[in-house]
Amino acid sequence: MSEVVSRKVQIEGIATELFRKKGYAATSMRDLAQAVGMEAASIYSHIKNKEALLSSICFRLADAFMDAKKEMELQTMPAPLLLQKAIEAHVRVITNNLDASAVFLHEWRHLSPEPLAEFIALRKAYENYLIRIIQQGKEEGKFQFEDEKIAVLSLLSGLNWIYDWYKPEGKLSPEQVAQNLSNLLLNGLTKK
Amino acid sequence: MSEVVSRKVQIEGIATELFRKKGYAATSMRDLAQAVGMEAASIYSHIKNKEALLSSICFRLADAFMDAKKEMELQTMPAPLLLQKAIEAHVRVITNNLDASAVFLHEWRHLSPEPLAEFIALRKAYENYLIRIIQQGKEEGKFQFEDEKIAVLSLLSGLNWIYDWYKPEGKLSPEQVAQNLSNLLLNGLTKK
DNA sequence: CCTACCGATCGGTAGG
DNA sequence: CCTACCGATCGGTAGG
Repeated sequence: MSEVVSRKVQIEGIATELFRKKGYAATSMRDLAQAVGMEAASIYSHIKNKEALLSSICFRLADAFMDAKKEMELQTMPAPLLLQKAIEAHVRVITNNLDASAVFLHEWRHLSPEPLAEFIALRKAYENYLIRIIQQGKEEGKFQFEDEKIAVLSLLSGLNWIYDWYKPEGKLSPEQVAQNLSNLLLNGLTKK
Repeated sequence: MSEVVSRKVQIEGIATELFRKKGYAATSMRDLAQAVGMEAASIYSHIKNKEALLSSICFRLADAFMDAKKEMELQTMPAPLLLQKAIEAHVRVITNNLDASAVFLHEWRHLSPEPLAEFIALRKAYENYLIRIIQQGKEEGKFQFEDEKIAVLSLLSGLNWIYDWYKPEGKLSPEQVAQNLSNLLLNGLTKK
C-alpha cells in the first residue's frame, strides 16, 4: 500500500521533470515510462491517464499559492510590509517547487475545459488578492502607480520568472531572492 | 510568384496564431492546413517542414530585438535614459508582434539542436546588452541593485509578460505601456 | 494544390 | 507490472 503510494509520487515527480523539460504535449507516456523504468502500459496501474498527471501538478501548486494567500489574509499590517510578506511567500513556493512551477506556469492550458476553468479561477483569485494589497498601499498613501493591473502583472511576472534562473545550489537563499526582489519591485532601480 | 510568397506569409501568420494558442507540439500540420483552408500535404509546397515555421517565427523576433539593440548601441546618453529607450523599443517589438512574441518566448525550446544553440546565443547577447546598460547606470551612480543578473531578468520578465495582457484595442498605446513600465521598473511602487 | 499513401508513434485497454 | 495489442493520428512523400 505504501509502496503503491510512493510509486505514484515517484511517477509524478519524474513526470514533472519531463513536462518541464520537453513540455506536456511533447512528452509521451513512453518517455515517462522509460524514465521511470517500466513499460508504458504499467504507468496506468498508478495513474488514471496523462492529463491526471498534469492536473495533479497544476493544482498542487495552485493550492500552495492559495494556502499562502489564506495565511496572509489573517494578518493586518501596512501594505508595504504586507506586500513584502506576500513576495516572500510567493518566492518560497516557487523555489521549493522549481520544476512544478514551470509546469504550473506554462502547461496549464493543456488541461481540458472543466479543470481549466477551475484553474483559471484560482489564478484570478490570487491575482485579485495581490491587487487588493497594492490598492491598499495606494489608499495608505504609500504606493504610487497608474494602472494596478499592469503593476500587479509586472510584479507577478518578475516573481514567476524565478523558476527560470534560480539555482538551489547557488549562493542565494530563497529569503535573499525574496529580499532582493522586494527591494527591486518596491524601490526600483533608481538610486535615491 | 508574388502569390506564392504571400501564401507562404499567410501560412506563417496562421501558424503563429496556432502555435501561440495550442503550443507548437500540440499543433498538427492538419490543424494548420484546416485553418489555412487546404490539405495537409499541400502545406509542403510552401514550406519545408513544421520546424521551418517555428524557426522562422523565432528568428524573425530575435532579429527584431537585435535590430533594436544595434540601433541603441549607436547612441550615447545617460543610463537611465538609455534604459528607458531600450524599454520603449522592447515594448514596441512585443506589442507589434503579440502572437509571435508568445511563440518566441515559449516555443523556442522545440527547435532542433543547431538552430536552438544559435537562438540561445542571440538571447544571451540581448540580455548582456541590457546588463551593460544597468551596469553603466551603477557606475554613473544613478542605479542601485545587489545582483545585476536578477535585476535584468526581473526587468525582462516584466517586459516579456506584456504579450499576455496587452490588448491592441484597449485604452493603452504601446508608448503608454512603455512609459508605465519604465516608471515602475525605475522607481518601483513606493511613493517618494 | 490534391489524392493516396507511408512508417512511426500516440494514449490507452485487455488480460493476465 | 508485463505482453500484446487497438484505433487514431502524427509528419511527411510520391506522383500528378
